[in-house]
Amino acid sequence: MIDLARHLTRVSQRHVLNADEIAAIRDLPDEVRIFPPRSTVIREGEVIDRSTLLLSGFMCRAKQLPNGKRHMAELHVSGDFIDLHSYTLKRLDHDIETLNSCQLAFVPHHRLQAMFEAFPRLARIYWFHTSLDAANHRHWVTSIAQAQALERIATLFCEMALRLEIVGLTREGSFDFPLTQTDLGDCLGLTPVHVNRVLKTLRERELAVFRNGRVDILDQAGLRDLAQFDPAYLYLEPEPL
Amino acid sequence: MIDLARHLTRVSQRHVLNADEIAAIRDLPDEVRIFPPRSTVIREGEVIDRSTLLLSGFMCRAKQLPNGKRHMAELHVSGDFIDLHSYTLKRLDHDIETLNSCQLAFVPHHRLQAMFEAFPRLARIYWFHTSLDAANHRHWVTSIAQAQALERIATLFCEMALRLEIVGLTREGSFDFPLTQTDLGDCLGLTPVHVNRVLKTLRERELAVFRNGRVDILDQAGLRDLAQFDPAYLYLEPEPL
DNA sequence: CGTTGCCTTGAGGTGCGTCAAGTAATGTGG
DNA sequence: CCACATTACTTGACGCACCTCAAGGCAACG
Repeated sequence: MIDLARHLTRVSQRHVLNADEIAAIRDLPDEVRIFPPRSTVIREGEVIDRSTLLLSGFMCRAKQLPNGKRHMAELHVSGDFIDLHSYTLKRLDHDIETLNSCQLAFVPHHRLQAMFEAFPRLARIYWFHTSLDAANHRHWVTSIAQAQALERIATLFCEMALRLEIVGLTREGSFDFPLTQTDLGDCLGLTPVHVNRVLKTLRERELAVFRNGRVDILDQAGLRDLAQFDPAYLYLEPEPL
Repeated sequence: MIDLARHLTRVSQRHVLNADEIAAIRDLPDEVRIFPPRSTVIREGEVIDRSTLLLSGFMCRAKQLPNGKRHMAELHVSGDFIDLHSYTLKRLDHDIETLNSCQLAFVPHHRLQAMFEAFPRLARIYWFHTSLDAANHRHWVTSIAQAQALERIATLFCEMALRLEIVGLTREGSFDFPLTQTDLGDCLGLTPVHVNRVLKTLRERELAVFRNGRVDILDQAGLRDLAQFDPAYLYLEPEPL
């Protein structure tokens, strides 16, 4: 039995699902595979006919730039449908990579289509989830354009803590976060050197510690205050109406 | 008769529509209104039950920041469905504002839902269009994180020229672009002062001139080269398969 | 004809990048 | 068990892209 518990928890955060819908979702995957750390699961541009559900591990959407630089447009945690947008886009504008060892479930697009026709409400629900991506991107483009490094890193820690808490992957403000300082820089548009200095500041202010692929939030209120963190862009509240 | 020609042109760029689908789309709007320049059509956070089609004019999605700064996450041109994502998100994480005088058509969400049930393919097609938003955001978060000001402004001019050409709003590399230099800065994460200097450079290099709410591209090849412009993120090709 | 909005330019400051060197932890093979 | 890579982290010195502050120009407008 494929363990979709985290995915279902995540979806249920906003939309209450009935038994038939849950059964339909459980039937989606046709294959489960483990990928090693730092592997590229999907390459930019290739036309694909299935989407990928992240059962466990951390992944990212990475853009490779012509000048050799690299940018991570989004991070993904257990339970995320990491490339549902390939259902409509057919090809991706970015790579999909693992950060640590990841368990992935693959869902053929034709099964999605069949499910959406049988359960039109699920189509709206999954459409919502791709809209969430866009909302997340909007948040980050704004943050990177307008906020400075300290605030950005603090914001990222706040966001990840919240997202991981939903799927039960935090403990007392601490969570695994298998990134290097270079990765953090690639997420936030900073050099590893500067990331290092900012992390030192966060440590000295006793707000958060990032070490050995793990984040310990020491002062959540202080960190949120520094980040001016408002989780509205994550749309965690139940659907209105 | 409401003029959806530009919208239909835009949709047809990727998906060929049949007569029934076109008729269904034409039936969507229940109201058309003109909004003056610099007006806020939708405010962040309000729960809404209709979406907005931009018939003519320029609009933007603007985020107001707690510190008084402002960021435009996306620009919209004639023919764009500017807040289709409110169909799934119910509230927006940003304001929707006009830049110049705009003609808008409003589409109640219940009509969208009825159309999507009658024409499931149209659901996928419009889902695609919200996925496009996300792809656009990914492009810009990467650009702002990794590229410098000159390159970013050049990229924006390239993107707008392409998007406006599709709906017939360019003439020989020139197009209306009713933004101030401050607006450009709000799009790209730059101060008006620096935008001004970069525009001067573009002028001096005889690549592009931005003046009086109008862009004249003098050397498209040179501008694209400077911007390292690759339009893949706009998904302008016809749908694969 | 003063006000207002936008553009322009200069002078000086700063957040972050670049370059460079060194440390620590882990792994590899002889 | 020890040389030697390799990878990630750390810190210092210095430079640059962009910001801030400030002043002035110009056109539109009541």
